[in-house]
Amino acid sequence: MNISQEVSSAPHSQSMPNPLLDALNPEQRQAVEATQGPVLVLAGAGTGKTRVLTTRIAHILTSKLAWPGEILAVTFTNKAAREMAERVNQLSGGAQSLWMGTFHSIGARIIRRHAEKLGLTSSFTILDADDQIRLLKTLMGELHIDDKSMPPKLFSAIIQSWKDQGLTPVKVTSPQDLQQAGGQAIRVYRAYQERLKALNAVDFGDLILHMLTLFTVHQEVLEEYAKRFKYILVDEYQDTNVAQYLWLRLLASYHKNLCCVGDDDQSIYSWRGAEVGNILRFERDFPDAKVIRLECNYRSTPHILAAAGALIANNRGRLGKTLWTPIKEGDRLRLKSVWDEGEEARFVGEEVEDLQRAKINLKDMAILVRAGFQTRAFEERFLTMGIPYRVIGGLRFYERAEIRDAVAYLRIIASPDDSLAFERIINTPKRGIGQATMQQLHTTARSLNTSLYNATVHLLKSGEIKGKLASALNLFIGNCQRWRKQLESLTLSEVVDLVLEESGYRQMWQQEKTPEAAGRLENLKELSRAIGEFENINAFLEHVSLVTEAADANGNTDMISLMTLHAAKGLEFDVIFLPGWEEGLFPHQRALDESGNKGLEEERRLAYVGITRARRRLYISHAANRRIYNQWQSSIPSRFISEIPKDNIEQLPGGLAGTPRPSARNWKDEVAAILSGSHKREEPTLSRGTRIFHQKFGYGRIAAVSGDHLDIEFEKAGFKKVLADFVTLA
DNA sequence: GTCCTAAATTTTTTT
DNA sequence: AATTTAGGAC
Repeated sequence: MNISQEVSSAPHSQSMPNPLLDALNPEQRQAVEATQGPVLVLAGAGTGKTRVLTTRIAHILTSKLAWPGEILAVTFTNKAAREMAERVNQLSGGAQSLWMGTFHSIGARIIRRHAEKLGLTSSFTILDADDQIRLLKTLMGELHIDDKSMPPKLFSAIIQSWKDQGLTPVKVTSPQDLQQAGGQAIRVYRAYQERLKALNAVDFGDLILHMLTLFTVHQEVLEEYAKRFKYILVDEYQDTNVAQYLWLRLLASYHKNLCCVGDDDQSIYSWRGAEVGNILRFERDFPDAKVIRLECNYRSTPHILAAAGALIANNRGRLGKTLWTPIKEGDRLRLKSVWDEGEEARFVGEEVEDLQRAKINLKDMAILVRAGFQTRAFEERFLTMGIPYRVIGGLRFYERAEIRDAVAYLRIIASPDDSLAFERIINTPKRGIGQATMQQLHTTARSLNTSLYNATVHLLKSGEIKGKLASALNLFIGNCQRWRKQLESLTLSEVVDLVLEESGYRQMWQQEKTPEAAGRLENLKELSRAIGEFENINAFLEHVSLVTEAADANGNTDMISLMTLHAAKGLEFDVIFLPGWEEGLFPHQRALDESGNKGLEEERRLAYVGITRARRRLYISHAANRRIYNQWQSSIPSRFISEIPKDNIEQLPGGLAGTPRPSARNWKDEVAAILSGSHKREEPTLSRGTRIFHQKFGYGRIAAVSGDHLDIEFEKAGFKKVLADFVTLA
């Protein structure tokens, strides 16, 4: 069916006023009405992509092209999914029965339905990063791999990237891959996947990978879903990885009504396996695909848009878009040069107060940083000034130790065979179960091919565990059984309170007299409150593993937001502050070191995302000195600043006007040294960027300084850590 | 097995 | 600086 047929069969869409479609510009409307066949919408920042997606869904529903249950809408964050559901509901209602969510939550849903086909049961658990590392560590021990030279994190990263590419262990065949980590990676991967199955667990990557396996091995399952989903919509398409792409292609193979919305200039997740190439591939894999460009930006002022456009023009290999805006006027960008991060925070704080006096709400302002640690200076400043703020994505509620412990108790109650949960809390609080006992439990569990819980029961019955140890374990097992029974008669909140009390967990923190113990007890209280909102324990556990953001507990919504640039994608604010535009931090040194020009271009896209978040006003600042690992380092302004045309930017007075003083390094340390009377003339020349010579490694440049330790990028030998004593100036 | 101290490590971005 | 890990004493 093409558009003209559809229009004639649905006369409302053109001849009569249609409030749904009339609010759109011609390109947006085209994207909404092209319901049949593959469509790629290249939507620049602020061009109304969410609006297109939601209107498209509403349009499909109101034209009765499909029932809600026949539409699949995939997003990248739960937040985006929630927002979309809300807006679809406003437009047409019935959004609750849509298949709408992140790739991962939809994966969990589908895999639970067909768990037995994958060798799992429907109550499988989803591992988080912590569980994953612990499991890998155990496996590495069993495989006799030294975790000093090859940390578990390395294997975690390699396995993750294989999963992102849709590679199960048998599909890892390329010579480079087989040689990863000296050939150990594939061994670990095989063992890891086997153990996951034995534990009835999956990790994040598996949520996609298992779906692929399910669809390719079980044709009838694929058929069921491919036929069901008449319309598939994908948000942030530029950030899909190969596995997700393959999955989408399978799902769309029957109806072929796949609509992907993305912006190659906003691809910022290549480190997570995202392939910008998926956009280019789209036109190749779907030769009849309609490509629609949205280039009219309704969000930002001309100066902001011009700055963003000029910056991103430095990237090669773009599909190319030119954004324009009907907005006529607006301020130029404001550039502030400051001495250090403290001054940067003071400056932002003062501007925020000025803006408040100008009647701009805090909730319309945001500070976007490159790396999480940068928020600290602002938090401290805002606390002293009394400016309410919220850190988005910072320390996550469900990642705190006390919450993870409490959740582990719930996991053991919900499914006793969850050995990872068992291991986490069997000795928390202390019950006298140490390494030796754990070893015994593990051995028994494996020889009986069962879980740690069952192994414990077995050893208690057979009398192989006696005395103090036996009574402690007996008490624990008995408690678990009782708690499980109480799930039937008590509410979830009551069970949580009971478990925390009777296990002695709460008491453990009460006895601890550190200042943070009180906060932890608060968090536990919050947990028992939050769990009350769930139907059953499994629904709650799913929420814990897939939903990363904590709900806004208090009613105060007028707060300034602090977050990383990555977390800001898809959001917009009247006023944006972009601090820390310094070489080494932004673009981040590690991105440059590890991915060279590709890394630089991704950093530039990140800058582009940051700039285009702003509706009306944008501040960029850079500090001449920054403390990293508690070491003062001097830095020069980011190259990205010079890529913004002078006409669009205004240098604010004060600070250093962009010329850092070379001698700035360690000035605070020196002052401290003078005051303490132990000042020695320091070697002033060993700072970042200095060219040096080393007896063994040859010539190189200093990448970072931490005390006597230097990180040096050698011309021949690559990156090495060496002591300052061993290098001389080149 | 547990507790204490020393040493290593951290901070790029996350579903 | 702050937090996690390793090693050793008890």
